[in-house]
Amino acid sequence: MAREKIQIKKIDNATARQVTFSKRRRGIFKKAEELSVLCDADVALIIFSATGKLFEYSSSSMKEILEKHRVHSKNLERVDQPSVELQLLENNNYSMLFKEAAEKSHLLRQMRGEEIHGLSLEELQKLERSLEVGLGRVIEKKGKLLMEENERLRQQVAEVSNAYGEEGQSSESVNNICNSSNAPPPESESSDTSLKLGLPYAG
Amino acid sequence: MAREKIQIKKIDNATARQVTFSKRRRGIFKKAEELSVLCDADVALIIFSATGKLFEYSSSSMKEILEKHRVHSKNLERVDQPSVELQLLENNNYSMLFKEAAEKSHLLRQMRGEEIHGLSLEELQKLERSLEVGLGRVIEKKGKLLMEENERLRQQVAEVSNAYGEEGQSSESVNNICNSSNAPPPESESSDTSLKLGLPYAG
DNA sequence: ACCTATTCATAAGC
DNA sequence: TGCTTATGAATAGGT
Repeated sequence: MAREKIQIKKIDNATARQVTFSKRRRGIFKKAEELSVLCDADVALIIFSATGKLFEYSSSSMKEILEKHRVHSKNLERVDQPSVELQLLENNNYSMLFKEAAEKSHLLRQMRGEEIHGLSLEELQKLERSLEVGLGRVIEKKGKLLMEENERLRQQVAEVSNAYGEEGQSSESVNNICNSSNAPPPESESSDTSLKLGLPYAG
Repeated sequence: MAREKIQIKKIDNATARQVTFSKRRRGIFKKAEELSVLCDADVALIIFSATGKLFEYSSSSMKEILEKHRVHSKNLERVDQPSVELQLLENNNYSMLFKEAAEKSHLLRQMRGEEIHGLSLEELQKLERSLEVGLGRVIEKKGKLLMEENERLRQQVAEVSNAYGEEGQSSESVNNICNSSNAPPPESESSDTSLKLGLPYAG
């Protein structure tokens, strides 16, 4: 627009391009500002240079304008990839999360045998197998825990015995007793605890 | 910029303001386009008129530019004010719902025996009992279902038998047979199905 | 960064 | 809205 008319195509000379970028950038920012003031408009202008540097102008809060833009464009075209945060917060995800929570509640109740009315035989079979597996693992874990506790107690007994001398009883005999018989631990509350130690529930 | 110089302040006359908005809007869009082409820049321009109407220009994909902008600006300043909607969702319902879903997932995995590492003996005991109860109910339900199915099958056999005449066999004998023996239904898949009919799992 | 000839954008009017 | 046109603004190329 001066001295010579130029073609609107990428400027070859990198230096000239950079100069023009600076000049025109200031120009368009000024235009943006003027438009917003003169016409009471909300304007956001985002410019990335070829080198990736960011320049931005916004007549008010950039964030607000972009949010307003997001809401607007959502009505027109489906928002494709609304950024991680926004994705989480979008209506879709909210209702999906709601459904997910409801579904999990349902599954939990089913595993407690509470909402199994409409289930088919096959579904019941699956549920049963799932419960058996879970129960087996829990029993196995409990068994391990009790065994460890048992081991700890045995060592304690041995230490105590040693501390008080080897008069009436050796630490070896304590070990023997514990290995050959069921020795319910002190904190056992349920009466049937010792009956299912470590067996992965064979049905 | 023509005929007369104007002050950069909001144009009072609404009509004149609208006219200027249209003209300058086209002007700045053209400038944006030229800048992007001449200098190989990525430009996004978002304009909301005073009446709330949206006009936008982007040299490439608006979505991509805004995403790039989001990434850039997040590095500089903390995302401050997550907009009214987002705030509502975040603070109250959304995070609570999220926690709820997470908790239920955890419980579900525990019932599958998958996340029972940190559990105490007492907690394991409760879990085990819960699983036993659930398993018992499921087995009971399965038993009922099979009984009903069997009943239906028996009636079907009786009907078929009646349809083909009472030559060699009476419908009564069919009933007797089914009541006295285990008759696995056709769709039974698991081999141990009939072993646990209706017993609420006595451990 | 400044200069300035030139092109461009646009205010006002229709 | 679109067209016209006088005028102020923006800017290409040079320094």
